[in-house]
Amino acid sequence: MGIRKNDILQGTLVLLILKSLATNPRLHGYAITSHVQRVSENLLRVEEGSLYPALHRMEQEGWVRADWGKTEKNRDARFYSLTAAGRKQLAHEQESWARLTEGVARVIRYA
Amino acid sequence: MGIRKNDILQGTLVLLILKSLATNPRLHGYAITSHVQRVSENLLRVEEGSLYPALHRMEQEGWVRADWGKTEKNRDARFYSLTAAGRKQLAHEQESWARLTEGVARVIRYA
DNA sequence: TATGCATAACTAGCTTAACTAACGGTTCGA
DNA sequence: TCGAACCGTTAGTTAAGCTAGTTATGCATA
Repeated sequence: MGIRKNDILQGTLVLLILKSLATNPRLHGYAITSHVQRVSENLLRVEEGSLYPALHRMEQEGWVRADWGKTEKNRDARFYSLTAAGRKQLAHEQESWARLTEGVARVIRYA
Repeated sequence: MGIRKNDILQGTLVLLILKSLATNPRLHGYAITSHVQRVSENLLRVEEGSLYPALHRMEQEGWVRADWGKTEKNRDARFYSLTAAGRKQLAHEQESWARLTEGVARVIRYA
């Protein structure tokens, strides 16, 4: 119930992925996980069982594009990049996120 | 997908209710709705179909206590108040919320 | 040579919160 | 007396994220 520790709130995951790809074009899934974890300084952790389904959904939606390639460790990996639609979506999600957090902040601040 | 407009993110609702009851002891459901909407300055809107089930769950969890009474408009209404467990839960949820938003903020800020 | 670890991707099945879209009843003012 | 605001309830749906696996390969090292 409520906010569970180590739970990424519904909706947040997509935002994090889009933003990661806006910052680093062409990341593979595994790299997205570590990027989010590193940049958030361990506050956030993306589970693989959440990540890959999300990436597939986002590809369906046309927000990301995928192609196979080699990592610098010489492994096969699917690299994702943002599409124009993805960039637009990122803007929307960022705005929604700002509105939500501002709303919650007001309720919390209100003495 | 992602953050839908007018969706209260999963987990946020409980936090909002707990906080509303911490600020205003003894609110009825309808009043919680209007309180959140007013205090958030219309950024947030709590749907009744979400609110009442949430209140029932929270009562089951022992976070709130309910009793029937009369409103100042002379209507029957179920008044909710925080329990000790509810206050403790509020502290947890507020901390989780802070951790999540800080994590997301770092990912977003990261250039 | 084998053995193990880190890397990389994927999925079935479950849980659960929040929503939609109703419905029922009451009080009060126009 | 009629409608609007007030107050509560619920069945059924959706969908996102999690758990707990599986598969596979490159590389280091014992």
